[in-house]
Amino acid sequence: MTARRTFKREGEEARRTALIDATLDCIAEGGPQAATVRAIALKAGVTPGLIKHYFDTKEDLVAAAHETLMTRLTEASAAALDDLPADPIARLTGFIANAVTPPVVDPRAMALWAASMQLVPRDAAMRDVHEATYLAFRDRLERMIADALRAAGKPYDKPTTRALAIAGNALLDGLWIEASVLPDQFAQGEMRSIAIRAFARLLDLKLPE
Amino acid sequence: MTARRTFKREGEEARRTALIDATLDCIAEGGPQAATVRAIALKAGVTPGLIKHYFDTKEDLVAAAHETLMTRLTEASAAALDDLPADPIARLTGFIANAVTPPVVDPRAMALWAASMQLVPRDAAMRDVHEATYLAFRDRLERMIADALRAAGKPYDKPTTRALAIAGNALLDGLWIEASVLPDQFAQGEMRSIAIRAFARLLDLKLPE
DNA sequence: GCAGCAATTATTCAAGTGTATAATTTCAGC
DNA sequence: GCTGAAATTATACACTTGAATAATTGCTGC
Repeated sequence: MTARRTFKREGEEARRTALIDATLDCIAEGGPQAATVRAIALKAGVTPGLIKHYFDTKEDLVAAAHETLMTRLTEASAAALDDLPADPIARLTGFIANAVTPPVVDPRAMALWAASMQLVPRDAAMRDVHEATYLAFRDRLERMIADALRAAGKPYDKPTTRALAIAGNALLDGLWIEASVLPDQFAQGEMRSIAIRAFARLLDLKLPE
Repeated sequence: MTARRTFKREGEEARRTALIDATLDCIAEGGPQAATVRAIALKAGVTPGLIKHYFDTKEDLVAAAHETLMTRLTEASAAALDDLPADPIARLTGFIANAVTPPVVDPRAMALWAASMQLVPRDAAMRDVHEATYLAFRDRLERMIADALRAAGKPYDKPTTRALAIAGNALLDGLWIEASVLPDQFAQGEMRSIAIRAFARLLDLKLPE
C-alpha cells in the first residue's frame, strides 16, 4: 500500500561523490542557504537520511564539498598543462590564454569560488586549503616565468621572479573573475589578447598572440 | 509585571541604516545564513518585527545591504583620491599603494565582497550594481593611467589605455584579494612594492617607491 | 497635559531546518 | 534459495526560520 521507494546499492565512494556533487550544484544555483539536506538528497537521487550515513553532519559534507571543489580547480589547471607545448615561451602563453578563456572562465565556477572565499577569513581549515592551492598555482606560474625568461636570455633572480609570479597570479585571478562575471563587457578573444599583452609588458618579453 | 521593553523612536533613516549595518555585520561574521531576522534585529538593538516595518521582506533588506556595501566601497576609494597629490605620476602611485594596503585591504570587506560576487551570476540586479561599480572604478583608473602616460611624454592611444586599465584593475583586484585573505604570506610593505613595480613594468613608466 | 498617530514591541503561526531513530530492502556469501 | 549484515528509506522531533497580526508605547501638535 505505502509502496516504499525502490533503490540500488551504490558503492560508498560513488555515493559520497554524488552527495558532494549535489552539494556543489545546490550552492552554485542558490548559494549556501539553498544547500539544505533535502535539496542535496533530492539532487543526488537519494533520501536525506543517507547523508547522515555517510557524513556525520551536514557541516562535514559542506566542508568536503569545498575541499573537493578546490582540488578539482587545481587539477583542471594541471591537466591543461599536459596539452601545452614544450617550448617555455609558447607554454607560458598557452597557460595564460587558458586561464582567461572558457571553460576555465565560467560563471558557475566563479560563484562556487566566491562561496569558498567567503569562508576563508573565518574558517581555519578553509584557509589552509586556500593557502595550499594558491601557493601550488603560484609556484607553477613562477617556474614557467623563470623558464621563459631563461629561454629568452633575460636576466632573472629569485626575488624578482617571486614578485612577478605574485603579480601575474593576481592579474590572472582578476581577469578570470571579470570575464566570468561580466562576459558581455569583453569582445571575443579580447581577454586573451589583454592578458598576453599585459604579461609581455610585465616580463618584458615578446609573447606570440 | 511583564515589563515591556522600553524604546526610543529614531528617525526612519537612522533605523534603516542601522538595520543595513547589522545585516552586513552578520554576513561578515557568519555568512548569509547567519543573517537571520532575529540576529539582525539583535545586533541593531531592535525587535525582529521592526524589520517588517521598514522592509517589506528580508530579501529586500539583504538587497539594500549589498547595494549599500558596493556604494560604500566605491565612495571609500573616491574619498581617498582627494588626499592624493596632483602630480599624475605620484597620484597614480598613491592610488595603487592605497588599493593593496590596509585599511582597503581588510578580511571583513573581502568576505562581504565575496558574498556579493556569489550573487552576481544569478541575480540581475546585483549584476547591474557590480557592472556599474566595476566600470566606475576602471574608468577612473584609465583616466589616471592616461594622465600619467601623458605627463611622462609617452605615446598612448585609446584602445591601449583601455587594455591597460582592464589589466591594471584585475591586478589590483587580485592583489587585494590575496593580501586580505593571506596576510601572513607577504612581508610588511611587500604588497605595495610588488604592485608599484608591476604597474611600472605594465605602463613602462618609472614610478617612485 | 492630552489626543491621536505612527513607531515599536510582543505574540503567534506555518513552513522548513538538521538530526536521530526505527523500519525496510538490497545483496553478498554460503 | 536463505540468512544476515549493511545500505537505504521512512518517520518523528525539536528547533529555527520569515512573516503576519495584535498590543503597547513614545512623541508631536495642540
